[in-house]
Amino acid sequence: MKSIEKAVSALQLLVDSGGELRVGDTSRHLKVTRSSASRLLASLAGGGLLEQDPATQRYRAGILAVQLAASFHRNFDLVEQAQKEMEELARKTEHTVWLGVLSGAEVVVLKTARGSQPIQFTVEPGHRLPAHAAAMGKALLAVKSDAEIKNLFATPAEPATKRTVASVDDLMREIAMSRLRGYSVSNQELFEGVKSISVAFEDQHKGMNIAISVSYPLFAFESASDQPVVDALLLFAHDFGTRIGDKRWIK
Amino acid sequence: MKSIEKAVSALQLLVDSGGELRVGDTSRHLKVTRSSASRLLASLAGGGLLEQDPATQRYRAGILAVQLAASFHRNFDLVEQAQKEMEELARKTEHTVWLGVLSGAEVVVLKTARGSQPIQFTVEPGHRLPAHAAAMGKALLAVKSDAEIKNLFATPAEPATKRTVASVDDLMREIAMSRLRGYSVSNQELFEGVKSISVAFEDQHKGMNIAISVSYPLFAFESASDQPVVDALLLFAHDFGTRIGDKRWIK
DNA sequence: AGATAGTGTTGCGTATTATGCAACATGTTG
DNA sequence: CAACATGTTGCATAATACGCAACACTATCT
Repeated sequence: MKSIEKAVSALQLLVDSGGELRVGDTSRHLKVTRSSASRLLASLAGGGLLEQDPATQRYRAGILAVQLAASFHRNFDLVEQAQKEMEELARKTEHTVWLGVLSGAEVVVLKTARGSQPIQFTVEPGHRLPAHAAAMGKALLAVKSDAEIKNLFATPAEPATKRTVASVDDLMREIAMSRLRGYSVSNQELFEGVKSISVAFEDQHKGMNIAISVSYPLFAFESASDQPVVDALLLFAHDFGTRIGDKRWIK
Repeated sequence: MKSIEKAVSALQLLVDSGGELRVGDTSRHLKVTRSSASRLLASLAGGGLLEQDPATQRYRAGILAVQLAASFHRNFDLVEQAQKEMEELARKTEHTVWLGVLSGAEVVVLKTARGSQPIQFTVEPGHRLPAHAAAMGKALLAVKSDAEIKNLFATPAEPATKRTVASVDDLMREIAMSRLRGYSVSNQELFEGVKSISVAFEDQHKGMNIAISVSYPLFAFESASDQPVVDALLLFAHDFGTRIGDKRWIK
């Protein structure tokens, strides 16, 4: 179904380009003529999935997209259920807590809960981060088989900082370590000065995985250890995992 | 672009059927064979716009839908700006305040702010309501021309309660009255015992309209008047309308 | 167990349709 | 005002989406 794959690819491009799409860019990205891109976007807009700004002629997401996302959250109750406990965890650790899922080789943010620290790492729902550099990404990858991971990173991703894992082998070692520990770590691999730890959960009923991550600026612990944050996250994982019936967390 | 229109139609069906889609239902709705429907949905899922439940084989909204919706809200800054003031209005009136847009002959809920009353009207983002029966619908329709409205309701919609406007002429009269008042009213036209009032705002730059509505159970005012709520809404409209540069509210 | 019916997913030939090419319309820039 | 960039249509052709089967699988009967 080629034309639909192109349409979805255009939607992906819309997300990548920050929410606005021009016919010309779309045509270049899809390698079709402007006429085809124009008709493609017009069709998507006709059904309300996109809408065209009358002033700039650019295309944006439409109301149908909002409704689709609403039905996603309605079904995906893990996300809703996690909400309250995330806020509790953010209060306890004083740092930013966020929830996401894996989409290809990237992590997509679905929910956030802000801590009380004056300076904190911020992410917003809808943001995407490279999985190999984020603690959450490693936690979610650790659920998958080695073969699947190697397949995902067949084309090497570019490092975000100096500390980002450079090779697939390094990534595999990191993930193996995450499996042993039960949680994964990203020490300034995505942003300088920011450390994150994360745990993943499995919804065997729906066959989906989510992860929770706590992120904090390193200088918050220059003198002390961050062990209290790790402990709080592990307690959270035990409670939440038990409640949703995730075997790996029931002890 | 027939096949894309079909795809969008399938997505619309997904929203209408509460978030889950089966191949068979899709094929009936689109009047194609199951094979075509199967390939269609598989293509949408391939790009992440949908995803297939491995247990039931049914299709649900995917992560890309969430990202699209996030970009929608990011662009549509009116929605973001209204958020805080809606909460203030909900606190002041003690009733449910919600924000929505017009989509065809329906109203789509985008944001809600709950009041403090123990019993209150509840709507959730993503929900859709018939425009002709909701105060918000009338407020949004009042911005349009009579010709557009008549065109939208060429095929008469079915009434939700005994008090719902029965004919297009009645609706036009109601809308004319809304234009005079500056706000619109739905007195048990959508739900028995629930009254709503609403005001619309125009974003001339983006060419989109939003509306804010306050909804409350009638018995909350069985002895007294609901004038305080109307006044609070009008004050809100003046403040917010002035701030976003809506000519109709600058006095 | 076996039979029956319902479901979702492939292979294949044909008919539908999506595409590129052009021309046109409409801003935008120098 | 020319020159350019961008988005939208008409038309002939090449691409592909479609229906028809057949198959795999599950659930529900007798």
